[in-house]
Amino acid sequence: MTSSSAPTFPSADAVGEIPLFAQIKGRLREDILEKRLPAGQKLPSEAQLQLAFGVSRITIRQALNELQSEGLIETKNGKGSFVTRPAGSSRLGMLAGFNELLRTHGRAASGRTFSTRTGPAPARVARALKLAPRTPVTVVRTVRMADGVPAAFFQAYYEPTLGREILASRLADEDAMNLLEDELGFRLDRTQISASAVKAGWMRGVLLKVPADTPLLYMRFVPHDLTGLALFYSDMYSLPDQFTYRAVVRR
Amino acid sequence: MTSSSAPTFPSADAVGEIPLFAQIKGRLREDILEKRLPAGQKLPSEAQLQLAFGVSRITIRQALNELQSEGLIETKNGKGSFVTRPAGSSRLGMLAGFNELLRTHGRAASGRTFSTRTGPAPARVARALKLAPRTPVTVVRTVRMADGVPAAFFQAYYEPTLGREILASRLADEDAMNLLEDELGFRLDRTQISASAVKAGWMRGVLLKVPADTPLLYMRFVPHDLTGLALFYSDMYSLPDQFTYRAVVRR
DNA sequence: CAGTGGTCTAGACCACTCC
DNA sequence: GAGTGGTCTAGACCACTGT
Repeated sequence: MTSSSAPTFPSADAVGEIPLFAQIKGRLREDILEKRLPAGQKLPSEAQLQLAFGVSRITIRQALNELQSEGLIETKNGKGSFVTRPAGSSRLGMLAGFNELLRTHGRAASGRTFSTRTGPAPARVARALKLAPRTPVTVVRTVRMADGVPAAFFQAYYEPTLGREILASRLADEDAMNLLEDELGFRLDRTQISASAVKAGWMRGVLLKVPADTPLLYMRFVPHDLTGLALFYSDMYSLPDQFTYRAVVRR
Repeated sequence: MTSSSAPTFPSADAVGEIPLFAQIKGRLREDILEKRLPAGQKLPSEAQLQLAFGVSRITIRQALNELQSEGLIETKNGKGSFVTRPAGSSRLGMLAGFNELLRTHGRAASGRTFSTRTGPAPARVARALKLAPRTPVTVVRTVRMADGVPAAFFQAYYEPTLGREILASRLADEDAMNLLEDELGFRLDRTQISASAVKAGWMRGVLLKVPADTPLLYMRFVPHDLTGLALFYSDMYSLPDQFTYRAVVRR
């Protein structure tokens, strides 16, 4: 390097320990997650970023590489780097919503939300969403149908503000996860799932129009943001002859 | 380059299309998957690889980086790069086996294999394992217990040679997935799952010692290798009060 | 053509690990 | 100390995309 003293001085100070590429990555990452760089937006070219940050191209590329492998950006030879568009419905098989799955099987999906209220979060919900106990949450109960026949009963817990936004969208006919991505701009990353089986019982039997001893697939979904934020908590009770859950679990 | 014994000099070579780092990555990858480089083995240092392949360090590092992000190797500062050990039981929560899950909940897991036979693969099994219809497969039926109480019934389909190896191990008391990784050296990558619910019915009711109308969680598991090979096909019927499936689904 | 990312080189200094 | 990977620089040529 030129002189023994200063190979580094992008903003001169405050840096200390963190590698340059990690700082750059962090800044771009923030810009994307805070939507200062909206989805589809072209990033500055590598040459421009070099100048802006005062580092070499390799350093820029290392930052961009990691953002790419995190799925935040995609780069196209000869064109540039772009903020990833929230996949829409192309993520099928990995993390598919209920309606989405039904529709890909050629069945008409619809839904009816029949109860909405806000109250203190049950302990298990607060724990999963990392909320303080008894934080208010909005509970939304929905029956979803396939070809007009009841197929599943959902009970979802949202942080109240988020709940209002979700309800203002077309929740009845869309998957909450799709709404969060497409309408509200969240970036889904991973979903905790758990699966079990229960008898329908009286209440769910009435809702789904089946005998009380019908076996139901019970699943719990807790989708998380790229930032690690838990977005909501959802209980699902579905009729096994109407719906089968499929996914791919990676190590 | 295939025929050449020594690392051929890169310039003016026959390859032309494939980037150097990809070739190097491919060779190392093969060496690992074919177990010429066994698990835990230290790779040559970056300096040695530079000499061996006649390329710059950055090129070596790009190859190693990608292998690392594929989970084939791990690198430790000051020590070197090492072929990843097939995680043993540290992958919990992502792709956990049945016994593994029970034991982490402090419960004694055991099993009893009560039927083994070889015959033509059912259509759905052949399809999932990408075998020709009616290819012979070995069917192994096992009841698994938690603290001595029946908890689940498994019906697994293996390619016959693999089935023999599995049965020769301690299948009764271990998860098939763990045996495949730890004893047989496969590298698990992802598992297709599907989940539904069924009534126990007469046969499964007897096996699990529950009434015929008990709801059971039905799951299908098809684990895949890093090479994309489907390793086996497993049906699971579990008692919901004994076992809950948990996993994380990434997009 | 100019602009972009993709690949590659030949150096350099540092932090870490082991002896 | 010697050996290792982690980070970084300042160039270079190529393939691709647009005009």
